[in-house]
Amino acid sequence: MTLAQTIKRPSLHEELVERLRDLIVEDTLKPGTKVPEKELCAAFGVSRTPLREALKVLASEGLVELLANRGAQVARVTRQELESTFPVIAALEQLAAEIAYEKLTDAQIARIGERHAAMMTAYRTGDRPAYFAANQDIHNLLIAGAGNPVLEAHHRTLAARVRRARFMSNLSQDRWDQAVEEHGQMIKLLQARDGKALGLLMKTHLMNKCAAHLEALDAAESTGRT
Amino acid sequence: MTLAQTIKRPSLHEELVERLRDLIVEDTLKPGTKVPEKELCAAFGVSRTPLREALKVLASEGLVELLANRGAQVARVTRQELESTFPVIAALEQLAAEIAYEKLTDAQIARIGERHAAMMTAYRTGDRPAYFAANQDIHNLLIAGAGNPVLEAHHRTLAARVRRARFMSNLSQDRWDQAVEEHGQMIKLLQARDGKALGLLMKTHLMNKCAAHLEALDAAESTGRT
DNA sequence: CGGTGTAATTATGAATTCATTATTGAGTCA
DNA sequence: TGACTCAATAATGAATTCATAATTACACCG
Repeated sequence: MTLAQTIKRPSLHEELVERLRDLIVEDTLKPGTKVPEKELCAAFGVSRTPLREALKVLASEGLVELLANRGAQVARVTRQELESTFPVIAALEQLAAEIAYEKLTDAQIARIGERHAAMMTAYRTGDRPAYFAANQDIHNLLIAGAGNPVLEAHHRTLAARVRRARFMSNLSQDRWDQAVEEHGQMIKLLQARDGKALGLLMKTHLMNKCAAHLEALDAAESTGRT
Repeated sequence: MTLAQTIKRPSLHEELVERLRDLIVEDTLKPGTKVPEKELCAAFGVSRTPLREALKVLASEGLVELLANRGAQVARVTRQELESTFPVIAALEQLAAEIAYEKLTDAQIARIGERHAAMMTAYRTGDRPAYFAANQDIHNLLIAGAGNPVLEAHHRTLAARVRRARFMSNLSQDRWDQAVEEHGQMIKLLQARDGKALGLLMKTHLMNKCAAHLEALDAAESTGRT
């Protein structure tokens, strides 16, 4: 079974789901804007059928909204959405911690430590993109460590929805410091393999991250940005 | 804002997603069987385009599998899938309990009590379909009580995937008794509004349900059923 | 001018068509 | 008889076409 993997040539629509998801998560397609079917078809060199199939899937993931007879638009990042999504992500990461802590190999923990070190470097040099990337890697490695594909899939979907928020909310220094502090704890608990405590930490860490985003969102709104 | 709701006329593909999901969850379309596009098109009186769009969405939900150039087949209910899915559902229901316990109105708790009574009646008379229906209502009411649309959506998707298992696994009397006992506790904790304990109970209840399904699955397999 | 109503244009939702890939089945040969 | 080849058939994936709903442009009226 490990020998012969089924060859996977992704279908057009799967490919498009990936590409479009990236465009949305990376903020190239801006929240609230309409998705121009025709242009995207031209850009990707495909017909409307697979593109529209991809939009249906993205809609089911909550990344786009389908308006009757008016096509698709990129879903906005609303306060309400963040408030609904973060608790669910928190619950999933708590679960992941509780499953993963005893399954992780030393090598996997070391790998997480590596990304943590990279994150700390980015923190000290103020390199936010690098910080976010390393941060995301750490969370994903923990999730992957649980070895639960369903958990992983749902986490990925939810994470994609909120990841876009980082383009709207400019994290305050205090919140950043707090997050880094929590990540330090995380590494300690991971090395101590204290799954219960790690789970609780993940949960509060995520909820703090949520609060930080909401604060930043409020700040952005009060200064006139929509 | 409460006055003018946007009129919602579901598009063909949305309608089809619902209908097909029901057919799969209600075991009309059997796990492992191929989905005959042509016949379904004829049955629903639609063309292949919206039907195929619906299949893409169902695939992203994990209810069908898309085989390259060989269409879609209804996803099988595997041991591995149950083992992966139940912990996630358990985590979501735990979260729901922790959120809902203080938000639920007395009327909502009464409504849950009603369904609990109906479930107990079905239990005593041995009416399994009625039992399952009431049981499902109770869990859904709790989830709805949390008032978190993201939680609700993900729970619905996951619940659909495992609900099909009840057609394969014939619950043992012991397990049934145990589930009923836990549901009794549930009502007590709900009325006491003890969110923390209720959350933990939901989690263990779901994990027990998982164990019961796995047992039944093993029993079914050992007697020759695939 | 500003607002309303209507025609022209455009974009969407769905059906249909086309090309390609699987599947079936008859026929051949060992 | 049974395995294999290859043509015939059917089904899929994607492009195209068609009907309809929404948007825009513009004339008309106040």
